[in-house]
Amino acid sequence: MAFQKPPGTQDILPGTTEKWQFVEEKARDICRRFNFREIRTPMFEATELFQRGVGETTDIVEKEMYTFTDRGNRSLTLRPEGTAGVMRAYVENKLYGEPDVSKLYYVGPMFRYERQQAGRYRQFHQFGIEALGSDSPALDAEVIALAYTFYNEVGLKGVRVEINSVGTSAIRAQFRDKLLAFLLPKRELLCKDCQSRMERNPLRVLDCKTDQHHFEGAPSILDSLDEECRIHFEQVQSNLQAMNIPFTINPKLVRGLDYYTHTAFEFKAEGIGSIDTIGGGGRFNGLIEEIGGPSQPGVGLAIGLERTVMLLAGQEAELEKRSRIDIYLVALGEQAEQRISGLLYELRLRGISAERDYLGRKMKAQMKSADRLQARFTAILGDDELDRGEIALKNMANGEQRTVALSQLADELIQSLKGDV
RNA sequence: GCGGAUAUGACUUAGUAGGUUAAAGUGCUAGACUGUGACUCUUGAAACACGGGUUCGAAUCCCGUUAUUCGCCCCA
Repeated sequence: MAFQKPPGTQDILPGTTEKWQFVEEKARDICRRFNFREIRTPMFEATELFQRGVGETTDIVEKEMYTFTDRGNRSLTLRPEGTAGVMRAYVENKLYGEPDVSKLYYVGPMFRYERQQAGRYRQFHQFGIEALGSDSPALDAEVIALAYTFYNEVGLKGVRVEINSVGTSAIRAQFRDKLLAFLLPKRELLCKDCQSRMERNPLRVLDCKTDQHHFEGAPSILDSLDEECRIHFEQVQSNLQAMNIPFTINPKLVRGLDYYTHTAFEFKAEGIGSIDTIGGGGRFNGLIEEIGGPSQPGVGLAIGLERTVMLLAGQEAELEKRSRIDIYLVALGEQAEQRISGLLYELRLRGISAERDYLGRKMKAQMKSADRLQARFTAILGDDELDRGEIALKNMANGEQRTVALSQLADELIQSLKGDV
């Protein structure tokens, strides 16, 4: 009986890893330009950190965590999201003591025990950023701009930006009461899901897909904002406009984690089954205090990398370039094979991607291999060439072949690679 | 947690009242071309997810398991 990977996990194989590398390199490059610096935190943390940070009543904490007890009897949990761990590190390492705003990013796997479907896995990867220590709306906008740039440069088409303000927790509580007052008389009319949502998270009811007409005249959170919240939200918008980032306001946008305040936003795109959110985030001004740190504001977001990779298109040329090799060395006979080892190493030291045959195959099979690897050149070494101290260098694209001195192979190849695009 | 669908060589599929040796394309192997990949022709290897049941006979029908997939909930 062969082993199988656990449900909801995946093997990312050569051919697909190139896409991942492309996406991750883009993420890092954009973070460099925006001056976000990488932070790496543990893959698991104390369970309580997520209970406090993500929120006791969220689905994530209630039914989706991979929680286990270690040999020291500690309750630990595989991180279901990245923010809580980063906040913990920020507090534990006293990064708030530094003079500047902490602008951090991370890339890595997250774990949630959910049923798999298109674009949803139990182990999935997020690219996330957090800007801590300032409540400037310019930073909210910058975080949105960074994600927008990322999607753009990675080549995704039709990504929509939706923003909302969810106010402070006091305003949300007030709004919840107002909303419930509106909903309760209609309770029997609402779908089953909405009825249960009314108890769990009334703000989500407005997002219902089946019975939208019941919600005409429903109160909007935007009308419940106080002066401070409204100004913040307006400034986020004007900052986005200053950067020419297109966005729409969606007053029904609510996010699944408890910690958001003020700005909440999502990035949406079509093409992954019934899922349309490919990234999201918001401001979380109470979170750091909640997990035992100083009162410091923050804003951040997380981008689903599986979903990004799934939507990648139009990057074939770039990706193909990554998987090609420069040269394949064909050796005929034992003597030639030994000579090839030295040559191969020399080429590799000089920055050339080079490969050879390890299965003792005939020339024809070696040539096929070179073709499969999309080698730009092959070099053929047989008895004749060996005797003369030469090697045949062949351009695989046009079939041209010439003989060069063994000692000159690397130089000749580097010259040829320059001319050959 | 709930519901639907699916499972045939490495890959994509055919297999339609249960009935010989399970078919094809791609890929792989070897050859035509004894030192040259791609195109063409030929050769060979390679599969009914697993376990039960019905039947003279099961890839095909039934049940279970596992996995995959899609949707709900929720989320990236």
